[in-house]
Amino acid sequence: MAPHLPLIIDDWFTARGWTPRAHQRDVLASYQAGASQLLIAPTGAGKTLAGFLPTLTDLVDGQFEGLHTLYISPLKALAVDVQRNLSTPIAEMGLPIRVETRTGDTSAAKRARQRVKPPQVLLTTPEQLALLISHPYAELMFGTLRRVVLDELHALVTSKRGELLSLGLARLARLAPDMRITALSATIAQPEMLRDWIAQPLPQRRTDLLHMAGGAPPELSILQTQERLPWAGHSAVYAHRELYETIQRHKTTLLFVNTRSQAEMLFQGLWDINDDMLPIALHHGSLSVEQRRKVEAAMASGKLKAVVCTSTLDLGIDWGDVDLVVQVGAPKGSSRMLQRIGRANHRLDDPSRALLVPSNRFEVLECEAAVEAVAEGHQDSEDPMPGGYDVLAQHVLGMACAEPFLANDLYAEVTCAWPYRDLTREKFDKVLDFVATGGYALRAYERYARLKQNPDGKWRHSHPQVAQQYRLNIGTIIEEPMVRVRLVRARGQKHGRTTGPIGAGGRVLGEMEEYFFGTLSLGDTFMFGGEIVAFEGMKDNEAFVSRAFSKDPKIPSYMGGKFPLSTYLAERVRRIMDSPGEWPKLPDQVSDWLRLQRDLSVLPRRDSLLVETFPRGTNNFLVCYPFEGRLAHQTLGMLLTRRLERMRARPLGFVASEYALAIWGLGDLSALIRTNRLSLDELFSEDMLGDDLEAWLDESALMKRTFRNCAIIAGLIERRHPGKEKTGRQITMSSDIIYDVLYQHEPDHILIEATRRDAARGLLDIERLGQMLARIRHHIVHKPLHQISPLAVPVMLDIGKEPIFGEARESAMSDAADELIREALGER
DNA sequence: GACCTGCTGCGGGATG
Repeated sequence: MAPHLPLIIDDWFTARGWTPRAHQRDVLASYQAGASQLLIAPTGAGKTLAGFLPTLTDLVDGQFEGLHTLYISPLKALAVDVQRNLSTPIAEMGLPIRVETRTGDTSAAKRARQRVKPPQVLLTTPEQLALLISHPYAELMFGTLRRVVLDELHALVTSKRGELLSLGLARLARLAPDMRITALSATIAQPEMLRDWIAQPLPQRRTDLLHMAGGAPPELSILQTQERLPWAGHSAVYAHRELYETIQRHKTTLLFVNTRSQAEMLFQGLWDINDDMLPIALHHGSLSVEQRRKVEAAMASGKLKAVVCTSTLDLGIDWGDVDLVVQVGAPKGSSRMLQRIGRANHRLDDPSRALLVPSNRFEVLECEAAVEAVAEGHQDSEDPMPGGYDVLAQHVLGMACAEPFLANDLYAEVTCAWPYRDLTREKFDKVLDFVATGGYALRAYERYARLKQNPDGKWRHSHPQVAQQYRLNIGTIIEEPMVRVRLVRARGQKHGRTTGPIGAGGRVLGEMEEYFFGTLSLGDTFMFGGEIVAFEGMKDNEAFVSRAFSKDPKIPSYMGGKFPLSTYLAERVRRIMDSPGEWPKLPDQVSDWLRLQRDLSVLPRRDSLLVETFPRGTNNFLVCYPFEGRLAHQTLGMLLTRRLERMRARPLGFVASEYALAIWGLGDLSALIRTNRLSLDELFSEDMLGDDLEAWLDESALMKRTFRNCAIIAGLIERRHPGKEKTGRQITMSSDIIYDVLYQHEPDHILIEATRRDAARGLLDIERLGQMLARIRHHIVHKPLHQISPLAVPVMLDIGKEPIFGEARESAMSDAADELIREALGER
């Protein structure tokens, strides 16, 4: 069915020599037929207009009073950008439509005005939606709502922010039964699942899945280096010169790296050889907002030749002129890679160009796998998960702030949210009880009693202050404790000792994890914001640094998240290794290495697990190659060492990499296995995920760390209190105490349950480990060796860099790579 | 001496 396009809009297109694009017409037609839509489209490409064409069409006659369209984006900056993009056509068509943004940056006065007299179009964030619906006026404000536009939805639904959003939408659907959703998403693995996510809360559930026809396929290549490829490490220093030359040859290059430290190192490395003084900039999440805005503005106006960045620039405002995207280090997954490639060249019919730069030999395989996956258009994005109880608790409290509710009604409402569609009444009641009283173990404390029941059975908040606290602490994003970093003048030096006070004030360079400064002594130098600075001291929530000219700075070790290697890429890497016919396309340095492995040991096969054992020095090593990512390997290492201890194999420690796991100890593992005193099938049996895992979790600090997040989200612990900001340390202390109480007296508390789930999912990768153990059951290939194998070299190099668990710490293990290689070749 | 890993996002409002 052809959509109806009002004359004034049609004329506007014509005046520009445009016609609405197919996907823009599709969205409008679907909306006019009474449906909701999920539009899958790459970034740019007139997506904003597609999302808002139905709104412009509805509002063209200026008759509509009140809020018509609510737009929700994961980024504040995107809301501002959309406002700018919308205001142009609206002004040019002379339409009487008010478009406003509302974020944490919006003044209190403007927010108050928006409540009384909302604009027809409000652009905002998921957190603001939660705030808006927690007010009694929500019913009035959203009663008129017709449309919700969800932008970059793929980026929200896999996190707790998405869970919070889903609950907000369930409430909106009740307040505005006529509302329909238009969601915009990048390409993802399971579009149907995302469509269901959207349709679930809507009374009118019909939701059309629309695809925008893709432009030219992207062109990917892997850097063919003339240099020697490192065996291990992630800094890609070898490629700096070649990268610099690549930047010179292109108009504008966007260089993605996986960590902030890598960004600092790469930026510094490029700057060191920047003889032509090319304008190259740096962009990552620790740098100050002003600094980042400056870089973004320079980029938008075409003043930069290159930007080195982390995933800060994965989403957001489009720049037209990027003609090359570089990924330095492992690409990790094809969907992530595709998203990044999409940041280059937004002219639809030109191919985006990307260059992958592996930082070590193993990563060559991963890059190769990514190139093939992208060529086939394969998606390996994460799927949305069942919702967490901590997020639900936050929402329940918010709803009590809006108006008193009956448990039955709210239960019916929240199960309309896709992540909570299978929530049992029993769990809901437990969450409600937790919000009302704190649960059995905390019932005695009045401060945890946040709800009261009216005589008519309705729940309401126990005190107006509860609502204030709730609104101050809204949201699901928890940060590590951070400190501000200020640049000051160096203190005076006298007789080699620093004297005098720290200079006051100073420019804010950015923020860093408080934790990092615990590892520094005064005078230590490190890289930050593209400069080498010296640590001058700390005061309150600020760290002071001065400019330094050290040759040998430390690299900040941030406490960031981890990108897991996708299962899909891992599978492809295994396949490449297992297919010598494909090796010729690999660089010689890599194929030679695999050939050596084949000759001196065996190659890991696709459907089995290779376990090598060999002696080295006074220790015996067991190295296996599951290719399941660092997290799963770390968990496996933890569990295997416990088992080996019980089997009296005397393990001392282990180290995990993205591809392999190495365990060492005093017992002669080869002999133990040969004489059947140690069974590998038993060692790797799946039941380790039962009692062993429980026992380990019980004594792990990891649970406490995870609990902290859940407790904050559930509102048990306040981040912010009217008038004062709590420090990270205070929060951690009180969260530890509560955890101990609950763990002892109420181990099935809803928050402990939430914590277990989060730990299993985010930090331990239990599911993936379980799948691997099932896959390799009775498919373990044991290869006893007399010395280290070529494939084991990279993971063995990691030993000594990481804190080692176990009784002893190897010092003899810090040998250089070449020595290990010579050993592997039997030259020693 | 080094070939030094671990991302991002948001956030009251009533009162004087």
